[in-house]
Parts: sequence; structure tokens; C-alpha cells
Amino acid sequence: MEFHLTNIPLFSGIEESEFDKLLSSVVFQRRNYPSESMVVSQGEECNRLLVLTEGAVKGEMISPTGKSLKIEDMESPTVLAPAFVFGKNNRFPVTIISTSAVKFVVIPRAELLKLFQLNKTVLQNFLAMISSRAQFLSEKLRFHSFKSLKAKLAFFLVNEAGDQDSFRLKHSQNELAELFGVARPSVGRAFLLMQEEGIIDIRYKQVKILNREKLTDACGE
Amino acid sequence: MEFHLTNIPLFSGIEESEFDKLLSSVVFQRRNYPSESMVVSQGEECNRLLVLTEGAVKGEMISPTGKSLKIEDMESPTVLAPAFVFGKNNRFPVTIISTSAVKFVVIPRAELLKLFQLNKTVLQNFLAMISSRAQFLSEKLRFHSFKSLKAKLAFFLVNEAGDQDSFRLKHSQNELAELFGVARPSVGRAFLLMQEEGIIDIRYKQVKILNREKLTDACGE
DNA sequence: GGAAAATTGTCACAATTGTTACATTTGAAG
DNA sequence: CTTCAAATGTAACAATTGTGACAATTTTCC
Repeated sequence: MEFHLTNIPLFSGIEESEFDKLLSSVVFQRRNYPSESMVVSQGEECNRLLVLTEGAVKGEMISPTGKSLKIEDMESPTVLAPAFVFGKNNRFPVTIISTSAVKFVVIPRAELLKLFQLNKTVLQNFLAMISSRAQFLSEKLRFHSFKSLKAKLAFFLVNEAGDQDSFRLKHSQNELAELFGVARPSVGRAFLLMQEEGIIDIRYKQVKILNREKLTDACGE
Repeated sequence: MEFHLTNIPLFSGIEESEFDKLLSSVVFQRRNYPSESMVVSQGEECNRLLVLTEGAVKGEMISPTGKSLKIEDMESPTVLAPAFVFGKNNRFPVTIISTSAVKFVVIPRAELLKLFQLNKTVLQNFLAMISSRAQFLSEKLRFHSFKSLKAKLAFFLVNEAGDQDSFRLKHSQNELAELFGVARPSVGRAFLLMQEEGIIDIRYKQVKILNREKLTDACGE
């Protein structure tokens, strides 16, 4: 089964016939990489759109010492850094590394603008993608604005829980520690604290919210 | 002197004659508010572009406990939350309150799309604005990834300095503290530490870099 | 130039988080 | 069911940052 570009969010809602017409009027490339390849390095110029059609990648920020902070996991089909293709200082803010064998479609900026002129739906899709990206960053930043680690974790648990009072964590403490930029034992300690306060009951990945009110209160401490 | 919409970044680079033609084909409103008005409340649907033509506003986030956290000050002429007009969950992430008497131009989403179709420059301006916004957020996020406050400040100083070894800070320690999400005395303490190590000489806003190598080293500690 | 406001220097102590280390438990692979 | 690697619980101590407070200095505004 061949992969179809119409499966990509950027081209969703486009008729197959219309899509073929668009393709013929735009120049693009296909690129493949094995697992653990550095697809893009932080600071590189972002003058084209990278469409991930197969596989998965991760985004990392590399500090001057070489330590890396995982920012995000992304799976196909998706578009990488759509919000950085346009703008003055258009450099990739993160290093992108493949976590499996991957395939890309690469569309230069000028060709992308051509697409927007040709088809209104593509433009709306792109704007929607950028909006989501900005929302994601804004949300992530909000996480960091929470004062204590306990508050971050409380907020995280509220979001993970949804309606359920009892659920299993999808991430390891190691992943959470990386997500929040703290040491792993600190995560465990914060969970333990909330347990001692009777807010939650946590045993390995199994979480039970005992006092939802206290949990939301803890988001702002 | 009347205010001209062509002063707004969104419409920069547009000829006056072309601009008048655009205006006549698009529906928009003008809105005025006195100081200290709630212009938009957090969670409200963001289905139109708010162009601030006169005055200043602040963005506040209201935590689950009801405490408010100032996020950002904005002055005219500017566009509020451009990255939230499009996208699925298009809710304002912050409450916006006027800090002076303000005037807005309000453009519904559908009319904005019409503008993009009519004029390529407006589209590119808008894309550039969103890109800048995402870059700003990304940069802010990167600061948080630096391990110690000293590293953050060292990185900040390197950027501020440019070629110069001696310069004046454009921001107060209060502003820096807010930018990095730390307490104000911590900023002073970190500066003092670098002074004791002979990396910089700092006296109020006057900074002199004594050892550039040590300073860049300090970015990763 | 002088008064008021804002900014900065500085301190002691509290609170949080990092580091390292090791025992225990879980989950996955045979 | 065993075995082993990964994840987790937990502890002691070090390092960093927060808090609150006050004096000294600079900047702003009249």
C-alpha cells in the first residue's frame, strides 16, 4: 500500500483530482533517513516545510554543554516546525532526530506560498497547524510558569485524569522528569508528598485521585 | 492626526490605493473601551482578529485557584493573539484587560481569510507575525532549559553584549527575574557570583565583560 | 538641584531541588 | 515460571533558589 499525501493534515479535505492538479504545479522532494539520524540540527535555516510521511522523530534542545532536553515526540503523518518556515529569523529552534526509519516530503517556502494561492483549503489547514503549534508552545511555557514541581505534576495529573479518578500513567517518571526539566527522584518525591497529603494514591503507574479539590488547589502553589 | 491602519504590521508594505480597495471589500468593526476594561476573558472563543490601534493592554492568566498571573504587556499598534484566530481549540489563553483607554479594529476570521486571498502581502505579513510569535515562545522555552540561573544570565549577557565588551543593560533585574521565572534577589546574587569569579564587572546597569571565554563556559553549568 | 520613586546591593534563613546510591518491584522475554 | 533489565521507592546530603527585609544608590520628574 502506497502512502498518499492526502492523508497529511496539510492536505486534508482536498479532492484527489484537485490534489493531482496541485502537485503538478509545485516542486518538492522526497527524502529518507534511517533511525537515529539527525534530520535537522538546531540553528539550521528553515526555508522549507518538512512533512513527515512515515516513521517517528523527536525534538531536542541542545545546551552549550551538550546536554539535551527532550521537547516533543512526533509521529507520521505530521509536519515539522510549520511555524518557522516564515518570518525573519527563520532558524530551526530544535534538533530533530529520527527515532525510527523515516520518510519526508520537502516543500520549499516559495512553492508553499504558491500552494496557498492556488488552494484555500491548504491555506486554512496550514493556519490551523500553526495555531496549534503556538498553542502547544504557550501551554508548555505555562507549565514552566507553575512555581513548584508539585504544582506542575498536579496540573499534569488533572489533565491526564480527565473524568476518571483512577488511571494509569502513560509516561515513566524518567519521562516526566525530562518533560519538566527536573531530576527523576524529585518527581517521585513530589508524588510521595501528594500521597502523604491524601491528595492522591499512587503506586508505580497506577494513580487514584482521592481529593480532586486539593489537587486543583495544588496547581497554584 | 488620524490613525492609519497602514501603520499596523499586518498591513505594512501595502500601497494606500490598494489598501482602500481592500478595506471596501472587507467587513470589520471598530471598538473602544475605557481603561481597566476586560476586553476578552480567558476561554472565550477567538474567532476574530483584534487589532489594537490605540492604548495599551495586559494579558493575565487565571489559575484554578483564582490567582491571576500577569503574562504580558502590549502596546498599540499591535495584533492580539494572532496565533489563536485559526485552529481547532481556538480559545483565548489569557484574559485581556485594558491598561489605558483603547481602540480596536475587529476583523472576523472569514473576512481575514478573504484578505489573504485578495492580497499576498497581507498573507505574508500574517504568517511572519505568527512565526515571530512562535519563535518568541520557543526562545523563552529554551531559556528555561538552561540548568542554572547563572547559565541563563550568562547566555543572556552574551546575546546582549554582541561585539561590545562594555554596555548598559536594557532591562531591570526585576524584568530579568520575571523573564527567567526566578526571584529578583537571585538575579543579583548570580551577577555577584560572576563578578567574584572575575567573569564580569557589573555595577547597576553598567556591564563589562572581563573574560569572554569564562562567560560562554558559564552558559553550560 | 532636590524630592520621590524605582532599582539595586545585601543578608539570614527557609524551602525546594539536585546528586548519588542502593534496595525493591515491575514488566517483558524466554 | 524464571530471569533480567528497566522502573520505582527511598534516603542522606549538597547545592540552588525563594522569601522577606532593609539600606544604599540611581533615575525620574518637577
